[in-house]
Amino acid sequence: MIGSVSPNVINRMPKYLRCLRAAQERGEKRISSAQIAAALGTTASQVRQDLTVFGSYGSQGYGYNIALLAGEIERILGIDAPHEIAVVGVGGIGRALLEHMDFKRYHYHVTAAFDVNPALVGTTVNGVPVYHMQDFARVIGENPVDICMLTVPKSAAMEVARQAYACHVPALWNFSDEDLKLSGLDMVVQNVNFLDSLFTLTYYLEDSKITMTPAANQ
Amino acid sequence: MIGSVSPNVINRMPKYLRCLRAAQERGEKRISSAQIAAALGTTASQVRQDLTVFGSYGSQGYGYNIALLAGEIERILGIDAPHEIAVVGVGGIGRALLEHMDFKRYHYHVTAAFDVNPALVGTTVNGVPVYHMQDFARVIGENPVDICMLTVPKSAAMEVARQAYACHVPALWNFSDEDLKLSGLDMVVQNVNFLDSLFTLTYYLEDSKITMTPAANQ
DNA sequence: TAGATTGTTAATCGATTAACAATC
DNA sequence: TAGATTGTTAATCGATTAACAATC
Repeated sequence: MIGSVSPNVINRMPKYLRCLRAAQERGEKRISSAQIAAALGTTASQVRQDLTVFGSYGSQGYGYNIALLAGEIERILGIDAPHEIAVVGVGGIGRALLEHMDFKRYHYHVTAAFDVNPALVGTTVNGVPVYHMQDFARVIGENPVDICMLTVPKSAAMEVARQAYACHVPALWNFSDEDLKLSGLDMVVQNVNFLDSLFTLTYYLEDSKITMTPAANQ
Repeated sequence: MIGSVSPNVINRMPKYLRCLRAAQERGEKRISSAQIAAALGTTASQVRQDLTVFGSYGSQGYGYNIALLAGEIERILGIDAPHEIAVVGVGGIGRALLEHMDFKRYHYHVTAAFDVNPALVGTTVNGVPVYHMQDFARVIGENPVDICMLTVPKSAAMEVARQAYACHVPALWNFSDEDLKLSGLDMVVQNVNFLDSLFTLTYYLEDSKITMTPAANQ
């Protein structure tokens, strides 16, 4: 059953969850697959197909109980359980994410940060102590983490990934400019690449300039 | 021909480009679809299919000239031409991206930044002047931009998007926690959501714990 | 009960992979 | 020339959409 669920389905689950939490904040109690689909810009069929991969959470004639379904999706994603995170690289992006993401709300606990800059070592960022990268194995050995967030330059990414693997960190959240493949290793990786996203946006921008001529306008 | 190229193909183009630039930095001159596929973890067939959507850039028996193909992909994506960017929200993520992304290398020029915090207005970040959000229409009116980068809280995202639309900004690069749909408007949007990416990583992490039992290990 | 909406099966559509003639 | 590798067509595979019986 390894990798049995389509990545497309997995990628949509957080979007469903956000849609449900937003509806909940508006005070709503129930929602239909058609309503979810309208909010996400997809079809009711797809919403139901996606959910039935994991189980039956709705009722005919009623739809879905929002709180119940949201809880189920959190359980499916595994975000109902606590996770420990270590951050490697406390430069711009690492620091910004440390300071601005509401990790605690989703049971993520950032236990340690690492950098090679001596000026940062010994400080804390948003309550998280910054260690020197030299101490990575020791600190992680004493306090294992589930996820290592990589916010280091491209040149350092692969070496840090190797160290994380050696320390049995099972997951990498990689913000460096180089996609990490790690084929064969039993380590999961999520690559986040800002430039890729800017480039695809630019494609659609230029594409819209061409297709959105006054006559071709929809 | 609107939206005629599959988003999957578009999303892979920047990855091909990075692969080519990396090969170029290693001093290589030619590359085959099989080599690109190996680097990206896909198939040679897919690489060739993707490229032939846009044209014929290779030669039988030879493969692809790296410099030539990289140039073609940059042209396809539209990143060979200059683009102007405005940043709205100079908090953590906005500031971090402003300070750390090498926009200039790909002909992006950040002309203005905006915030509602009076303490930031009048300062510069990495050479970019910070204006008050009140002056958005005037500043953008005087110096139009192609892309508006949204690094504001969820609560402000939709309102800023509306203002950008009113000022004829054709593209939004949205880092706020709320996906923007803007269906109907002739505006292109790229949503970047860190939490979504962390959640899917968590799914695969938990999935690997289950499937990677000693016996099931590959 | 009547209306609504699910879960699920079948039909369609699109994307990936395989195969191979063309040709550098 | 012989070997390699493209561009492209055909085959396969998977994902989305449509349809509908089940039932709340």
